[in-house]
Amino acid sequence: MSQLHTIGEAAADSGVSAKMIRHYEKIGLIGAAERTEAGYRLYGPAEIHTLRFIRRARNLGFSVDDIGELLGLWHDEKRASKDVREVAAGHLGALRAKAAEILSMIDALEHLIAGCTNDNRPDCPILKDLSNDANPALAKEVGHKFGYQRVC
Amino acid sequence: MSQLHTIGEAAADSGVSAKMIRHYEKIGLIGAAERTEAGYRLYGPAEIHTLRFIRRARNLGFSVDDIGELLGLWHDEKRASKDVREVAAGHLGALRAKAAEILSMIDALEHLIAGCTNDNRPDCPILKDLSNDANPALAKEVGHKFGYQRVC
DNA sequence: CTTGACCTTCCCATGATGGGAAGCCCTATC
DNA sequence: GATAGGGCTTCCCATCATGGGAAGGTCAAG
Repeated sequence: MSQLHTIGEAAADSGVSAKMIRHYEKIGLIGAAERTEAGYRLYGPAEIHTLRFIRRARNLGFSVDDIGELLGLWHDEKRASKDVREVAAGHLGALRAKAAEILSMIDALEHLIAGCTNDNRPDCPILKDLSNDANPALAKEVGHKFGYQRVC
Repeated sequence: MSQLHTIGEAAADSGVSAKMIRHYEKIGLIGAAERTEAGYRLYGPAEIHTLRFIRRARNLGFSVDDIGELLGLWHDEKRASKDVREVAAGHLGALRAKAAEILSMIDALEHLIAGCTNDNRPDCPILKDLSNDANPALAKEVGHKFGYQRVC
């Protein structure tokens, strides 16, 4: 009848689990939901819209803190688009840093694996690299010099 | 005199924090250290070598579980190099998946930011995208169709 | 009226790491 | 010898987003 939904329906409609909806309420990301007399939470279209917003932002990797800011800007008619851009750009920078870190791990690991004989012999350049005191595999504090042993 | 070091020295020598050395001992990644009569942990060259091994593997992004396996293979003279390769390859696959995920977030976010006027007007395509029910920003469950609005 | 599916709250776990408190130990200095 | 400091010990808590599960209340269909 009414457009009010229980938490399970809101979860299915928004893609945010019921568990997380309650969690977002507890940490104050979203306001406390209306309740039935029995204490069941109720969600209207606006709340579900907000939940979808949150899910999309999470899909883009925004932290809950960032999303709180984005929600504030979303509801602020006088917001400046550059304020939103700033949040997004900050997150983009973090994503790029993370990607660079992972890509350099991938690069290092590919080199190590390429040197592996992949057979039953015990000789293994991967372990050699990891145990070699002279060779700081991807050591962050040394910078990336990439002096990989190609033992086998 | 002896080549035994306290946990602080071992930490400085290995690049693993004292906190984490104790943690690794507690979870069984490394054996319990010798102790002085006063209860201070003592580390010899072999232990510090192991700690360096652990740090290098962590720098490559291996999980502590993976490192436990690698340590076992490292100490196993009869290991097959393909066993090591398998652990490394599994981790490499996980890294590649993570990288792909982050890169697709970066891609999506770059598109959104590129559409932003970056001024004081309230119109903002980033928020529009996040709030648009018809546009599942980077929605994992829909696959990546990338139908970004270029509103401003 | 029972059954099963839903809801509630509360606690615990993840993984790797750090912060901090309370208290013991050791060494150097006065 | 007493004291100051820095390092060591253990223990608990926090992060961050998420889920599992228990114990118990609610509701609709049979």
